[in-house]
Amino acid sequence: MNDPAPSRAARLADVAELAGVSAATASRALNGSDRGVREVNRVRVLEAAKTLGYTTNFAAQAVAKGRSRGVTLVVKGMPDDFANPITAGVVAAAQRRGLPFTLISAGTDPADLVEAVNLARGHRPEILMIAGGRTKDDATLPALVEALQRYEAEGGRVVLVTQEGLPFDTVAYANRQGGYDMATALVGLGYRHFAVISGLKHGLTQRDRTEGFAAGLADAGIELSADRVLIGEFDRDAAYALTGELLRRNIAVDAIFAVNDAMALGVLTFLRDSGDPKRIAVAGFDDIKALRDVTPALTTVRLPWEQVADEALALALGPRGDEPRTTVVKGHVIVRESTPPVTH
Amino acid sequence: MNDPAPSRAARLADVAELAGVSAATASRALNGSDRGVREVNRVRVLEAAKTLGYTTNFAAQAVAKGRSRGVTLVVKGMPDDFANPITAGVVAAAQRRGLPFTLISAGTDPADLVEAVNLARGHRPEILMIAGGRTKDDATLPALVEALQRYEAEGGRVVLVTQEGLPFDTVAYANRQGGYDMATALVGLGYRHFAVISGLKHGLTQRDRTEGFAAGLADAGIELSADRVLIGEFDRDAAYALTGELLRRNIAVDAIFAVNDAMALGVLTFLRDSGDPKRIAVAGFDDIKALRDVTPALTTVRLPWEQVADEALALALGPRGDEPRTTVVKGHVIVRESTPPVTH
DNA sequence: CTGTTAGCGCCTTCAT
DNA sequence: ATGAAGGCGCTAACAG
Repeated sequence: MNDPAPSRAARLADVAELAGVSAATASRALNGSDRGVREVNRVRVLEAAKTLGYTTNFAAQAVAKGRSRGVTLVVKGMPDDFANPITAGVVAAAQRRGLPFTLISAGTDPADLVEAVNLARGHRPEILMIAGGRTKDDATLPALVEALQRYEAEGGRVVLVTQEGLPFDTVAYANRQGGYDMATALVGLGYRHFAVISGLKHGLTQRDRTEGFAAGLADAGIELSADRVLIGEFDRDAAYALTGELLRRNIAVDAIFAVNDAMALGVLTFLRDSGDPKRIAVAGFDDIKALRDVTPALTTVRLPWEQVADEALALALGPRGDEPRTTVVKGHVIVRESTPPVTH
Repeated sequence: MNDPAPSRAARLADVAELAGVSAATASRALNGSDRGVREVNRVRVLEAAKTLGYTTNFAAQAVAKGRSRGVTLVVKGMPDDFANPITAGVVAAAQRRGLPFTLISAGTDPADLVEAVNLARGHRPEILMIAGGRTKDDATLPALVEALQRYEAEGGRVVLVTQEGLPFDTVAYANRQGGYDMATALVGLGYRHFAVISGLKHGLTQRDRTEGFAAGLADAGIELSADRVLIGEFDRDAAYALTGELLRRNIAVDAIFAVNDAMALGVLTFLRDSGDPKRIAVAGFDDIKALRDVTPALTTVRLPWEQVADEALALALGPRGDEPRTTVVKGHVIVRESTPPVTH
C-alpha cells in the first residue's frame, strides 16, 4: 500500500513512453493549443497520463513558456471576515473563467506591499492584481510603481482595484459620489447633525468618501466641522473605540456615517453596548454580506462586488491599451432600518 | 517613461554578469542557504539585483529544486465571509513563518475537490493542505486518497484539516464533544425542548456535532426525536429557510442548536424577521468573528482557529511520522445572551 | 570561496 | 501529424 521508495512524480516523458509517442506529441495532446494530434494518440496519451497519475508540472511549464497561467492577487493585510469582498469576487470570477488563482497577502505596512508585489512577480503570472486603497504621501509608492512597470515591461498585465491614480489599468469605486449620495439621502430622511467615523488620515478611499459626504452636506446647507470627523484605523475595533470618544465629546449628533461597513458595525455595536442603540442613526459603505444578520439592518452604499472583479479581469484579459484605463464602478445608497425617517 | 521594447525580466545570469561573478555565486548570494560567499561579492550581487530589479523566478527555482516553497491550501467552495476562519488562520500562520501561501478553491462538488488537488499537485508545493469537512459515502474518495498518496510518495507533505479518518496527518475538531458540551450547557440553563438545524446528510462534521448534541441530551434524560432535526445545505440561507419549516411544524421548541455559526445567524435572523426573536434560544458552533456584532450575542462552541492553523503547519513542517497522526483540537462552550437562563 | 558543467520538466521551432 | 533538438532560468555536483 505504501511505496517504500520515495518515487518521483510522473513526467511528461514517462507518459509519452507509456503511450508510445514522443514527448512533443504527449505535450500537444495534454496541453498544446493545436489540434495536431491523431485521435488514436490523443486517447493513448490521456490514458497513459491517467494510469500514471500524471499532473502537469506547472513550474516547468512556466519556465518553458516564460509565464504562468492565472491571476495572482495581492491584498493588503489579511482577507478577514469583513474586509475583503474583493477577494471573494476575484476568486469567483477567476474560477468562472478557469483561471488558476493565487493569493498573496501583504502585511499592513506600505513597504510590505512592495515586497509582496515582488514576490508575486517571481511567479510570473499573466495577471497581477492589487487590491486595497492607496495612501497619500506614501514614500514607497515610487518603488511600487517601478516594480509594476517592470512587470508590465516584461509582458505581464497589471490591474489595480481601488488604487486610483496610478499609471495602470484600474477599477475604482465612485467613493466621492457614494459619500455625496449618502449625505443627500440622510438629509432627505430628516437628519441634521452628523458625525463621520473615518480611517487613517492618508487613506484615499476614506478621504474621498468623507469629502463626498461633506460636500453632500454642504450642498444641503449643513457644515461638517472638523471636530465631527473622527479618525483612526480603518477597521471595526477602531470604529468601536472612536464612537466612545465621539459620545464623550458631547456634541449633538443624530446620525453617524462610517466610511465602511466594518466600521459601521463597530459603531453599531458600541451604541448597543452603551445602552440606547436607536438614539443615533448609523450608515456604512460597501454592503458586505455580514450586514444581513445585524440589527438594526444597516443603511449603506452598495458596491457591486461581482462586477468589480469581473471588470478587473476583463481589463486584464482584453487587449493592452495605449493608455492606462480606469473603470469606475458606482455604488448606490440602500436605506435600511438603521436610519429611520425623522419627523421634525 | 515607457519602454517601447517589451524587455525581458532580469535573470540570474544578468545579475551575475553585472556583479562580475558567476551565476552560481549569484545564486548562492541570493537564495542559497550556505554562507559560502565572500562579503564583497554578496554585496555586489545584491546591488546588481537591485539595480536590475531582479526577482527570483520561482518557477525556474521550483523546476531546479523539484519542489516549490510554501503552502498550498485547497478549500471547498469559496472562502466567503462566514465559512472560512480556517483560511484566514492559515494565511496568518504561513505569513508568520515566512512561507509563501497559495489558495486554490474547489467547486462544491466532491469531484471538484479531486480536480483541485491535482491542480495543486501541479505546483509541487512542499505542503498541501486541504480544508473542509469530509462527506460520507463519497464515491470520489478513493481518487482523492490516491492523488494525495501519490503526492506524498513524491516527497510532498499533506495535512488535512477536518477531513478526519483518512490516512494522512490531520487536524480535527472535537465535533462530537462540542455538541455534547453544548447540550449539557443548554440543559443546565434550563432548556428542555430542542431542535437541531443541521447540514447535508452526508457531512461528517455536522453529523458528529448533531450526534454529540443528541448524546448530551440523552444523558440528561431528554430524547431528540427525528422530527426535531432539520437538514439542508450547510449554510446560512438554508438555515434561514429551515427555521421557517420548523416553526410551521408547530412543535414545542425552546432552543435551537445550529451546527455552525453561519447557520445560527440564519436562524436568528429568521426568528427576528418573523416577529419575536427572544421566544426561542439559539446556539451555534465555531465562534466566527461576525458574531460580535449580532444581537442577541450568540452562544456557541468556540474553536481556536489560530491554533488549528498552527498545529496543521507544525505537523507538516515537523518530521514525517511513520503513521498518520491526528491532532484533535477541542472547543469550549461560550454562553452569551442568545441563551439566557430559564426559570421553570 | 568560486566557476564549470549538467541537468530539472516542459515547450517550441524545425525537419520529416 | 510526429519526432529531434535546443532552450527557458535556476540549482547542484564537482572541480579547482
